[in-house]
Amino acid sequence: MNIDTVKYSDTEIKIKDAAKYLFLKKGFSATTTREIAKESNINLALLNYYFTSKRKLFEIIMLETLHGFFSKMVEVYNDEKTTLEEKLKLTSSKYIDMMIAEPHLPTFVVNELKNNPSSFLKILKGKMIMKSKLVDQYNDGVKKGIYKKMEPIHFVINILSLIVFPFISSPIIIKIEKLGKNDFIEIMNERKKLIPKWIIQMIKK
Amino acid sequence: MNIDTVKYSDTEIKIKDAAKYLFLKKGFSATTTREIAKESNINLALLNYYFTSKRKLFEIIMLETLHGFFSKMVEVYNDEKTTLEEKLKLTSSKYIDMMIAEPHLPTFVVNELKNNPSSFLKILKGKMIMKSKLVDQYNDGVKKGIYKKMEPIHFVINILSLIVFPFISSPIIIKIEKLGKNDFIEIMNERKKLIPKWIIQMIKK
DNA sequence: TTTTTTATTAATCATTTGTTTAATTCATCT
DNA sequence: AGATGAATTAAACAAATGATTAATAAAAAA
Repeated sequence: MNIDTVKYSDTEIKIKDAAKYLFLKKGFSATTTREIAKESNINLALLNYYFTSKRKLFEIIMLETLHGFFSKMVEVYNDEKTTLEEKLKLTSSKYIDMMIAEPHLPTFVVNELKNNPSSFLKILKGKMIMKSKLVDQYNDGVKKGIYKKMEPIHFVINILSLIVFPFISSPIIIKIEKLGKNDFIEIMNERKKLIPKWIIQMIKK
Repeated sequence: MNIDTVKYSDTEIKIKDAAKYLFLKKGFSATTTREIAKESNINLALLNYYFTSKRKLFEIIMLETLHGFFSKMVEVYNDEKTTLEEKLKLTSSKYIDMMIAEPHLPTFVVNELKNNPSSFLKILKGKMIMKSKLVDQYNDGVKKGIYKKMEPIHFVINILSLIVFPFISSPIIIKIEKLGKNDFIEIMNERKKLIPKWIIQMIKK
C-alpha cells in the first residue's frame, strides 16, 4: 500500500491533523491522547477505534511527514534537466519556504530519525541522494577541473546544513539578534539566494 | 550563586549524572523518575529529597548543559590574541570533539531552546556573540576590502550550521552512506580542517 | 420499513508516574 | 555511649494516561 494512496474519512483526517500539529510541536511523549481528542473535537475512544493506539497513529504521521520532507529533495536532486546551480537554488528556495510554513518540521524530523533511524529506510527506499544527478554533476565538475575534489558526502551535508540548521536554531538566532518573527523570516528569505552562491564558492577552484 | 561554584554531595552527583544521561538521550517527558533512580542506584525518594521535583532537576541539568555548550564558543569568539582564521579552526576543533564525546548534546540543546528560549538569556547574560571580537574581525576585513559584505548574522549562522548540523543529522548521514560509527567520526574529524577553509572561501572576495 | 453494519459516546479499567509519608539507618557531636 | 540531625528506605497516594467496554446513534443494506 503506497503512502500517497491511503484514503481517510473526515474524522480520521481531523484526528490526524490535530495529532500532527501536537506531535510536531511537542513530540510523542509530551502529547497525550486526550489533548489530541480535544484539539480535533472528537471523542477520546475514536482515536483507538480508528488508529488502534497512540503509537500507531504517531507512526503513520511520522512516516508521512518524513516522506513529505525528503521526497522534494530527492525529486530536485535527480532532475535530469537542471544544472547543479539550479538544483541548489531550487532546493534552498523550496525548503526554506517549507520550513517557514511549518517551523516545527525540521526539529521533528531530526528527533524522529534519532529515535528511530530505520524509519528513514522505509521512506528513502530506492530513492537516490548519494547517487543522484546532483552528485554526478558535482563529480563531473571535479573531472573537468572546475570544482575542488572532496568527498561528495561533505558537499551534500553542507547544503543541508546551511538550509536546515538556521530553522532548528531559530530560537537562538532570534534571541542573540533580538529579532521579531518577521525579521527572522526575512533573513531566511535572503538565504535562498545566498546559499547557492556560498556552496558554489566552497567548491569552486 | 554562580553556576560553577555549586557543590554537590556524592549522591546528588550520582543522580545528576544519571539524569543528564537520560534527559539528553530521551528528553524530559520520555524520562521517568524511576528510570533515573534505577540508573543512578538510588532510592526513588532521594530524587525529590535532594532536588524537590523532576522538573527542578531537569532545569539544573539544562542550565549547566547549555552553559557548558555556549561558554566555549563565547570564550573563543572573544579572544583578543587570535586571528579570525584561528578562531574558526579552534571553534571547529573544540565543538567537533565535544559532540563526538557527547553525541546527544546538540539535539538536546536545540530542543530545550525551542521549548524554553528564555533559558538562553540566563546563560548568555552579558556574553558576546554578535558583538564578539570575531564579528569585529570580520567587519574589519570587509572595510579592508578582503571580505565580501554581508550581514554578520549569516556569517555566525553558517559557522554553527556547518559544525553542528552534521551531528544533529548523524542518523541520516549514517544511513544514506551506510557508515559505521567510526566512519562517521572520521568524516567529522576531516571537517575540523575543512570548515575553516570553507568559511573563508565563502566570505573572501 | 426492517435489519445490519458502522460511527460515536460516556464511563470505566488498569497502569504508570510524580510525589509524599513515616519509619529506619547512618553519621556527627558532646 | 547517647543524643541529634541528616540520609536512606519501603510503602503508599493521588493524579494522569492509554486503552477498553457497553450502550446508543447514525448510516447503509436488505
